[in-house]
Amino acid sequence: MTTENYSPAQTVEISGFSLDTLRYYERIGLIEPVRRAAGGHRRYTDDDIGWLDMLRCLRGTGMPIAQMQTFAELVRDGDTTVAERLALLEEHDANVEAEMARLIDLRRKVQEKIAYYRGALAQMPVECVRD
Amino acid sequence: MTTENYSPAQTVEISGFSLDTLRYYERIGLIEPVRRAAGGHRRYTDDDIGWLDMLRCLRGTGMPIAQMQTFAELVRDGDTTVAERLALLEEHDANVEAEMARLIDLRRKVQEKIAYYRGALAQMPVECVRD
DNA sequence: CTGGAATCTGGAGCGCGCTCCAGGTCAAGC
DNA sequence: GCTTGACCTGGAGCGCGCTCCAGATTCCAG
Repeated sequence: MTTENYSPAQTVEISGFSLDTLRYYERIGLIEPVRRAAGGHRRYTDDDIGWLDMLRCLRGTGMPIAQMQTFAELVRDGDTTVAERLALLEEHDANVEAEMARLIDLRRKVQEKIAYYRGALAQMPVECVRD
Repeated sequence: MTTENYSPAQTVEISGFSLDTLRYYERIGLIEPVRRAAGGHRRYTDDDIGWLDMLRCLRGTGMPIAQMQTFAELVRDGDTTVAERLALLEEHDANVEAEMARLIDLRRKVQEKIAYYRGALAQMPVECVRD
C-alpha cells in the first residue's frame, strides 16, 4: 500500500480545519505547497495529514500562528534544527501548563460564586425560585 | 470605616485591567456608570472593585463579552434573576471544564511529540546537538 | 500661580485568525 | 455534451476585544 491522496473535502473532514483555513495555512507557509492533481486541484498526502494534526495540537493549545510559522520553518530546515524545535515545544508546553494553572485558579473562584448563588437561592422565597 | 474610593490609576493597579479597558467596559455596560468626583474624574468604590474582580474571573476563563453583558444585566435586574445567573454561571463552568479537558488532551499529544524529539536528539551525532 | 501629570470624551485604528466573495476552471454522472 | 458540484485564485471583509489618539480639562506639588 502506497501513500494515500486526499481531496480538499476529505482533508477538511479528517483534519477538522476548514477549507479556507487549509488554504490560508498554505499561503502563509504553515504547510508546504500541497501537491496538485493534473487539473490543479490539491491532493493532500498522509504526510500532510500528519502535519495538519501537529498543527491542530499546537493551535488547539493556543500557540500563536507566528510561532507555528517559526516551527514550520525549523522543520523545513531539516535535522539540524531538532534541538531548537524541542526547545520551542518545551517552552510552549510550559505555557500551556501555566495557562491551565490560571484556568484552574480562576475556575475555583467562579465555583465559589456558584456556591454562593446556590446558598442565596435556597434562602429565597418560593416565588423567586419558580420560573 | 466607610467605603473607600479609588482613582482610575489605583483601579488599574488593583483590578489588572487597563485604563482603556475600564472605560470600555463602562461604555458597553459591563460596569455601572462609575461615581464621579467634583471635576468629573472617576472614583471607583469597593463595590466596583468587587465587581471588577468578578469580571476578571469570567473574562479570564474565556467568557465572551456578550455573555458577560447578559450577566451584568441580570445583576442589574435584581434578586429575581438569581436563578438565571446561577444557570449562566453553571453553564460557563461546564464550558471551562470542557476547555480544560480539551487542553489536557492536546497537551498530552504535544508532550508525546516532545518525547519523540528527545529520543531523536539522543540518537543524533554530536555535531547536530551542539549549539 | 504655574507646570506637569492624571484624567476626560468621542471616535478611529489595530492585531489576530480566519472567512467570505467574485469570477473562473475542472471533474463526473446522465 | 451538459449540468452540477467541487475546487481554483487573489483579495477584501469581519468579529472580537481591546488600544490608541487628539484635544480639552482637572488636579496637585512646588
